[in-house]
Amino acid sequence: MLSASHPKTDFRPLTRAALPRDTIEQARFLLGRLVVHHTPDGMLSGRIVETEAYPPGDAAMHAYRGVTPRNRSLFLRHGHAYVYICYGTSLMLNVSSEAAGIGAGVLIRALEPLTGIPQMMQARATTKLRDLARGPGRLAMAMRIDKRLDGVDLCTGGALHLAEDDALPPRIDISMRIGLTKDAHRLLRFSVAGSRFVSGKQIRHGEGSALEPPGPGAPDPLT
DNA sequence: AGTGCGATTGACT
DNA sequence: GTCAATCGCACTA
Repeated sequence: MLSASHPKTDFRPLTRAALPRDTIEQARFLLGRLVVHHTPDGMLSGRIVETEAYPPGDAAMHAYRGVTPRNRSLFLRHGHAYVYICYGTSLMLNVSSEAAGIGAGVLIRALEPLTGIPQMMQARATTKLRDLARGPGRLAMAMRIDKRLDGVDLCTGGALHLAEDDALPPRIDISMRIGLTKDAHRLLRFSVAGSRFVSGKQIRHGEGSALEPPGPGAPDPLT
């Protein structure tokens, strides 16, 4: 019989045609979709519940000052992985989000674990389900994502890929991106309303709406 | 070749 | 709530 907690074993990979070629659209689109990683230890997967958009021209975006060895994956056609190390210890998973040659990406910040939960608990050295992939560094550790996956195509059914999900669309909360020192005021963080697997402090219910997305030039409420 | 700084996390008061 | 570990990389000289 079916239930909400019934573990899925068969996913429909996300095609590039279905993935928006626009950073902010993609950040919203990915909420509720899945990250799937086939490893020698089994299939690890989780539902995306939190993203951040780093669009072209954003001073906080890693490709802001052009191509470097680290950020080159951001310039790949939308749907490729950009994996980098932050603060010397934490790996971050991004999805490139614009046409080839345009640097931009969506940071995947948190997952609701679906399959491979015991393996995730082992990798994260905790049994707390809520903390397995709540935060970008934790997410990468739980999903066994490493720098070798930098630059891989997430839309061609490789070991690491994105997938569709049936439970769509979620209600979306909107807030400021976390941890930035540049362009921190922009409302480019998106999360599934009510999810317990979202990182950071919970924002007040009703502050964001899927019906009223803030454009890149949305008025800044803090200045 | 040297320097400064993070898209974080976990430990601690 | 506060705070420091940690190191790859971009930038300067």
